[in-house]
Amino acid sequence: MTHDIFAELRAAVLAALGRILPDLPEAVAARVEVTPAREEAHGDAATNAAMVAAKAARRNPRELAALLAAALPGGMIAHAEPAGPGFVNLRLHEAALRAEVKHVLEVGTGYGDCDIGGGLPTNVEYVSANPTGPMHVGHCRGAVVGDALANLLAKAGFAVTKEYYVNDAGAQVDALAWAAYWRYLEALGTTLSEDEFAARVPGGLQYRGEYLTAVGGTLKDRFGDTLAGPGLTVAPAERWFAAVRMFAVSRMLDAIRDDLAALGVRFDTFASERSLVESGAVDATIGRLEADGLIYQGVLEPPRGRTPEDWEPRAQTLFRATRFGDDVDRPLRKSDGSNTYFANDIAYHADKLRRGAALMIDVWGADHGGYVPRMQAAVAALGGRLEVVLCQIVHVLQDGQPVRMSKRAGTFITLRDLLDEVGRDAVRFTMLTRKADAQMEFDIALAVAQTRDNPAFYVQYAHARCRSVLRAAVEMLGAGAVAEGALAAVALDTLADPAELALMRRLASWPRTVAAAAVAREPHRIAFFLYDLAADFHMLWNRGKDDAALRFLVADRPAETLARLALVAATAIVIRSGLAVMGVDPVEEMR
RNA sequence: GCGCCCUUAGCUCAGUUGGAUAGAGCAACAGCCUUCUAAGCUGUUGGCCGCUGGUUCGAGUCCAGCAGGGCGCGCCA
Repeated sequence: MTHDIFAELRAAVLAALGRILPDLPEAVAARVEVTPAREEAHGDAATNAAMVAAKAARRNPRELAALLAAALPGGMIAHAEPAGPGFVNLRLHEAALRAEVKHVLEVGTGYGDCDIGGGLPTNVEYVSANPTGPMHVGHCRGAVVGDALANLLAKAGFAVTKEYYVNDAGAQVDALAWAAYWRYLEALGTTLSEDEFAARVPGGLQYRGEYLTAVGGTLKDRFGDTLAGPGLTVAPAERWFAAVRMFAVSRMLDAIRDDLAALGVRFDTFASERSLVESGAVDATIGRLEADGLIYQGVLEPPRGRTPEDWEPRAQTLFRATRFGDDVDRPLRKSDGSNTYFANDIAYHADKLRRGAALMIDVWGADHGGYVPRMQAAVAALGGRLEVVLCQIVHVLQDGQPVRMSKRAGTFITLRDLLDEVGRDAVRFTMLTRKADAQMEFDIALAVAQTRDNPAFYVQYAHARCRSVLRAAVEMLGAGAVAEGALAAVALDTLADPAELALMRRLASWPRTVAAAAVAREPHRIAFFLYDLAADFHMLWNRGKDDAALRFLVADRPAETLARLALVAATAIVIRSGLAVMGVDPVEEMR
């Protein structure tokens, strides 16, 4: 169900324009917009129609604007006037804004839903951290952005699946197996030193963090010393490797699932890289590309301008990514014959496509930016559609000082640390107060501050104030009168104060905000909208400090009180609706 | 060296996809409030939108070049 007064106004403008210019080209009509007025003096909304159509009409934009302004009033539009270089400013009947309040109360948090997605099956993949340890703050932004984006798209009518790609094949989880095996020998009381052990690990011992000691202990409990070699040394890999790897990966996945739950992220599906590989899907996908003539044996040029020290020309299995817009063709097999990560990733995206994803959106860290063109090329070759949202690095600050994050020094912050410190809702909100592709500073002190410059607090506080008023109203008028259904029926004619009208205008722009944010794949816009909405509400609240007659609850004026309660209830609904997109729980009161 | 992203008030950031006189918060300054609608309110100051050119009725927004910051750059995921 779509309801957006700006869309309705646009339809009215197009109709009026069509009466003036009957043969208006479609392409011109498509550029006509109706946007909220930036300034009070400009009315409630403005359209660029006259400027856009001027050329096709061979008329001066101002002249056309005057004709349009004369033709427009009617319906919601009380008044229209030409302005500036050819805008037409629209003033709505106040009743139209009040009707919007009533509508919010009738449909609840479904207000703002729309159908621009048209039910398109859409797979949003995010987090996808390697299952080699607990989540750290580096994963957090992608998790929040991906989750909010998925919620946003669902609200906008896309049929969304939230997916996590488990990289449980490849070198990283092999390294995890070795690290877990070390903790296992340690639990058994091996006499090997860590360095002696590390010397026997292909590629060196990684993942030395404490978090694997428990895994080592559990392996000992489960297997005794049967996985160890004589004298508690390293046994041949075929005796232990696969079992330890599988166990460690599953433990790490459990930890990640716990972290995700603590962050309030729940996936619909977890896709396993290993099971794709083992099912033969990777070879099948490569075979399919090969049949399409997109695979060949070839030698790549060295990267332009910077030849690595050990560069030597080598024949490789290459995918013709250049046919689909990439700069160079990309390798699918390593020199030892195994597949590259890219090859597996192609098969993974083919699998998503096979499962029905008409649109795939991957949320990645910015350090994978260079990988985007080849993945899009591969998906294009498979006949699919892939978009990638990149998230820039987050720098965590404590009181303005950077918190150093170094795995080696053991001072890296886990996601859990951050959640314990700041709280889930504040973390999620704060992560959405920047555009995803802009670098972000996350100030822990600010995120927990109870002041206006903390948007998370400011918005929650607005909601709590709404609820507080409604609780007080129940005392005064009884629960029946204050129910949303009852408030939807009250007369709203007394809502006419400039601050009340401003708040109503803001509420009415929620649907178009949702639609625009969804189209742009920019969930942070929801956070900014809520901040502005909260500001409008707090302003209205503060009016009551100066003038008791402007308070929400005025005992001897029941009609005005009920109308204001309707506005307050509608405000709370829209805040809740926005917070739901962000995955933040609204609070009933501040403590 | 090449590619991608970024550069907006002293600071942190928006900017409705090319529209009107570029906006918030913080900080600064000036007032107000001493309250229970707690965790302030109102106002003022502050701008070469990194720089230079281009596209057009119109550019913070699009294009080219330059400068600075970040990320990446054949068998790591």
